[in-house]
Amino acid sequence: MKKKFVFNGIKDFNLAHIFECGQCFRWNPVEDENGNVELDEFGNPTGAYIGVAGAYAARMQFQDDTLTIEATGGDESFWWHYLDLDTDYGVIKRELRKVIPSYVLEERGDSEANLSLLVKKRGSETRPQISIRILNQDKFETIISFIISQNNNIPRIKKLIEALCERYGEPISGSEELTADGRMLFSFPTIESVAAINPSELAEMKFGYRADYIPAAAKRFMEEGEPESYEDLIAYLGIGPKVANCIQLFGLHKVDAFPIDTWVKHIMNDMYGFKESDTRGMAQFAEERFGTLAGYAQQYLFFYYRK
DNA sequence: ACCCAGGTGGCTT
DNA sequence: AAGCCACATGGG
Repeated sequence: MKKKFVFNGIKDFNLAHIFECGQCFRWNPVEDENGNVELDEFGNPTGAYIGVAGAYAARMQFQDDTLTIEATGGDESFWWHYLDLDTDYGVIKRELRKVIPSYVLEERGDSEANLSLLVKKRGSETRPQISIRILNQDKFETIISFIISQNNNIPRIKKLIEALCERYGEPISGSEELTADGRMLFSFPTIESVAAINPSELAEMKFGYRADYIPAAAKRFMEEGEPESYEDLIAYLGIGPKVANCIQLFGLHKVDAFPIDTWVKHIMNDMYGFKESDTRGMAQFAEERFGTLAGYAQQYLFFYYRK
């Protein structure tokens, strides 16, 4: 039942960076018996992560350029693609270093988190590079997840998504062997099962005013077929410019998409002096300055500023 | 009590 | 096109 994959010689890879840059909501560091997680000097979990991608659960560990995956399913190419291991992020970072300050691409500690970018003077010390990767996630899961994300915070988004999966998804057989406490993990519910949900159930589950949007989005996805373009996405109730860009970047792997959320507004104000209401100006700036790499740039900036 | 979180829809200028 | 504001919920 349980499969094991080992990938050697993996560069530009860090589980904490990948799973905690806001692109996904179902991966968490594995806790010890006391519920603690070991952190490195920069405040990032150093050990294994456990979570779900599509219908498969997995536990991953990365050490000395070797990635080890224990999974309930999928094959080598599934996980390779999910983690975007075909892409050379060294090249991307080399290009981005020309257009964003180099310290954004470097590790830093939590104690530095809330300093203004304008007053920050990093000096010439060298630090490990941030090693984000843009995952190749399921489109439907990404749509529903980012509809839930609106005007919400990441811990609560994660809770709501887990509740949705536990109630409407399927238990993943073998996942109980991966969790520390024998707990089952659940697949993300299918399009059909989300379409069949009564919004009042979601309201009872504290989804708030998003409750109506979720089954409606699944129905639309079924009836109209998979959305491809920005215009397709923004036509959904509950999907505006920001969520549409997140879905393009994280669910369709359109890596020039540049989602502008509250954090990016803070960054663009702090770093480049944009008014926080001037999302149009920010988008144009990102397109001109970051071009085809705008999505990567956004992720590095988001990770840098939010940490 | 108030403000914020990976915002959007709808209504008014 | 741009500017308001309500929208559920929970944490600080």
